[in-house]
Formats: sequence, structure tokens, C-alpha cells
Amino acid sequence: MNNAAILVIDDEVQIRRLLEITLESNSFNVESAETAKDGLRIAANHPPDLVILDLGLPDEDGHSVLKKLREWYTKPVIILSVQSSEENIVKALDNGANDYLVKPFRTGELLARIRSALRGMVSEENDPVVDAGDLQIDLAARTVKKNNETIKLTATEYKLLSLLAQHEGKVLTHQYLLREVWGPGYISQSQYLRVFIAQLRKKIETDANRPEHIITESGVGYRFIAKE
Amino acid sequence: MNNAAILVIDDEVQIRRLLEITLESNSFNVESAETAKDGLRIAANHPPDLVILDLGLPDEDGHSVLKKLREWYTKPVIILSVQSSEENIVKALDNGANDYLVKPFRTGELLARIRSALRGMVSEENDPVVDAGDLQIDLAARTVKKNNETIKLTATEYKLLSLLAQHEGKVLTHQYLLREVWGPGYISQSQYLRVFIAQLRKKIETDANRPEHIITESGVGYRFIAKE
DNA sequence: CAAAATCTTTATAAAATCTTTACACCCCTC
DNA sequence: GAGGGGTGTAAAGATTTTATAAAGATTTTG
Repeated sequence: MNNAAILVIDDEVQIRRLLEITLESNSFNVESAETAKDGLRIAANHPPDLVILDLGLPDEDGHSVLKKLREWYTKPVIILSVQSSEENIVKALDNGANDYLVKPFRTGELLARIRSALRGMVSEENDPVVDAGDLQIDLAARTVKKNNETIKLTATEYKLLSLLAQHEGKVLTHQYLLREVWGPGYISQSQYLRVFIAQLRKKIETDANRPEHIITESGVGYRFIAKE
Repeated sequence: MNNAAILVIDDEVQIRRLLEITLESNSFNVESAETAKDGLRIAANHPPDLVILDLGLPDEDGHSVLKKLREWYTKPVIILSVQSSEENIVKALDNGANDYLVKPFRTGELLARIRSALRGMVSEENDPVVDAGDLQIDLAARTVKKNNETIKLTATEYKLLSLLAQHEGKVLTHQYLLREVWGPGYISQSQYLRVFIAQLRKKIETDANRPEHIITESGVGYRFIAKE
């Protein structure tokens, strides 16, 4: 799960800063709270995918905060605490925490434990798809569908189409396409392009004589249009 | 979950004794293995509800054992290790471990972490089965059935098929398949792939000349299709 | 240790894809 | 309307990739 939302509840400003920077640079969305009260409010208004909770908050006992949170919150909670006593760890885990790290902690380990905790949560998510009306290009699965029928493309055809589709709306020059698909030694082989563009149009256009997706920009290159 | 079955894989006899006594007195069913080989065999024959794995086994690197286990095992795995380096911890967690405890550990904490790990599992499904119409691949039992008849596959054939099936719909490149099945030193041995794909098709396809499950993507790789 | 099973290697045919050629077309200018 | 640049298309080779069988080599099993 990428871009997961993480709520950090900790009263130490240095820790909050450190976590904000570390987590955001690992493409998590971070919200912070300084007190138990704030933390619980934010969690309720805007349920995150994971909570990092400091046990040593000033306004309320951490174990009690955890209990309140667990009354309704089912996603992972990771405890951070200066307390390393077994009693505290067992209590927190039995109150519903998924993990417990003693401060000072190593950021790499924290990140790995976050990934581990989030891993169990992923549901069948679909791949990112370039949608062009009657055409769907699934870059992860490497498939192209037209009106829900899978179209068989050769390696070169697919490479060309995926380049065009990823820069939807923009003109890609002959030079650029030749270099990216065939390699730097082929930038003068414009005929290759014509042949493969023609083959692509035959496969993906409803009427290859009146192309709607792959548009010729005479003298410059080709442009992919998504619109129906 | 009470009476959960726990498999302990550790070569130190004192640890095994300690865990057997501790866990059994907390009403878990315990099985023990002394080596990676034994551990993997027991896990496969008799899948436990949770595995406790020592990283420092004599016969095989612990990270490699974890990876093999995770190819099909979806329930919690807790790592025990004398290694406390961040590198080891991060690697183990990213290889699919749910938790990591450094030896010597406190039994109360271990018990709490076991309870925590089992807690998330209550509503988990049974054996993960990849269903492909006339084909059923049971990743936990390592069996493949076609029209309810069990098919005999060699270790390599099974590994290849299970990789393809786990990424249903996606193209897996030659490189990737060779690296995962044969190891990083074999990524140029495309002929191996062709031979084993042909053997697999002969076993699982209704008509090996017109494959419906294992599709060739010329110049790129192969793709597994589930739908009938 | 011998037999069986499996894996590796080689050889060859078939299929798929890429490259090249040839020519038609369009649009513009002269 | 002739000529020329840029483009589209079909189809014939050329090349690469794939499928398959089968012979050795190796490992596993009894």
C-alpha cells in the first residue's frame, strides 16, 4: 500500500519532525498530534491507515489512549515508548497494539515494521490503467484491451504504444520514438516508425483510415489522444 | 485463537525446550524442528498457525528459509535471532516476517507478541488456492489438480507454475522467471525455460498446441491466464 | 549400488517478428 | 500538372525467437 496515511501521536517535537520527514520521504502521508486528545480527534475525523502512538503523552496515560482507540479502530497501531519494561510491552500488545518499539529507535527498522504491519492489510487492488475510452492499457500487466477484448501486440508494438500513451496529448518526435524503442543507432530509420505505426493503427483503431488515437503530426512526430 | 499450533524452528536445544514448556503451558500446541530442512517439511505437511523461526540455523541461511516459507505460507512468522543489526531486522521483515525478537528474549514479551500476531489472523481464509477454471493450484499443499485429478509435477515445474499463477494475468519476463526458479546465475539460459514451459503445457493444458493458461509473449516472457 | 526420476544439453523444425523494398498517396510549390 | 518531401500500406525476404523431441548427465530413491 503506497501513499498510506499515518498518524503520529507524540509530544516530543523532535520525534514528530523526524517522523514527518522520514515517513514523507518514503511516500507516506503524515499527520501529527501532540496530545492524546488531539490524536484521538484526528483519528476519528480522518481515520489513517496506521497509527504511531507514544505511550508517554502529557495529558493522558498511553495505555488508556490505546484502549480508547481500539474501541473502534481496527488498523495497525505501533507503539513508541521510552519504557522498555516487559510489563509495559505486554500490556500494550495485549491492549491491541500491533508492535512496540523502544526509543531511541532506528528509523530503518521502524519503516520496515510499518511496511510489515501494512502488508497484512492490502486487499486486491487493481493496477494503474491508462484509459483512452475504448482502449485500456495496463502497464503492470502489459496488456492492451479494446472494448474489453485483449489485443495481441508484439514487443516492439507494445513499447511504442506505451510510450505514446504515457505521454498522452503530447507530440513525440520521430527521433525520440526511434531512440527509445529501437536505440540511439536508429534515429534515421523513420521508415520503421511508419511501418509500426501502421500496424498499431490496424490493431487499435476502429477505422485505421481515420485514426482517433494515434495522430500524425506531419514533419514532427506522433501524438496519442485518449478521448473517446 | 486458543490451542493454536505453533512450529518452532531452532537448532539450540535449550531454546526449543524453553519454548515447548512455555508455549504448552499457555495452551498452544507446539512442534519443533532442529534444521531448516525439517522445519520446512513439517510446515508443509502440517501447516501450523504460526511459525517461530531462528535465523541462525546450521544448514541454511535463515533469510532464505523465510523466503521459501513465504512462497506459500500466509500465517504469522516471528523471527528469533541473536543478530540485532538493523540490516538483518529490515531484511527479515521485508521478506515477510511479522515480528523480530532479539535473543535473549523475555518469554512474557514473546507470548504477548504471539497473541498479537494471532489476533489479526482470526478471520483469515483457508489455504490459498489459485483457481483457473479446470486447474486448481493449492499453494499450501503444493498440489495441482486438473479436472479434480492430481497432476504430478517436478519441483522445478511446480516452482515455475506457482510463480506464473501467483501473478495471474501479468507478463513475467524470461529474466525474472530464470532468476526466481534457477537463481541469478541462470538469467541467460532461456532454453531451460522453453523446455520446462513445454513440459508444463503438456501436463496442464487440454491441448498443448493451443495453450489456454500459459501464454507466450514473444521476446518478453510468459503470462498465466486463469479464466476458462 | 542399481533403477528411476529429473535436469541439462543439443539439434532441428516451426512460428513469430523484424527489416527491407516497392509503390501509392496527399499536399504543397513552382 | 509536374516534381518533391513526407507519409501509409502491403508483402517478400531475413532474422530472431520459440517449441519439441530426444540423448546424455546428474540426482534422487529404494
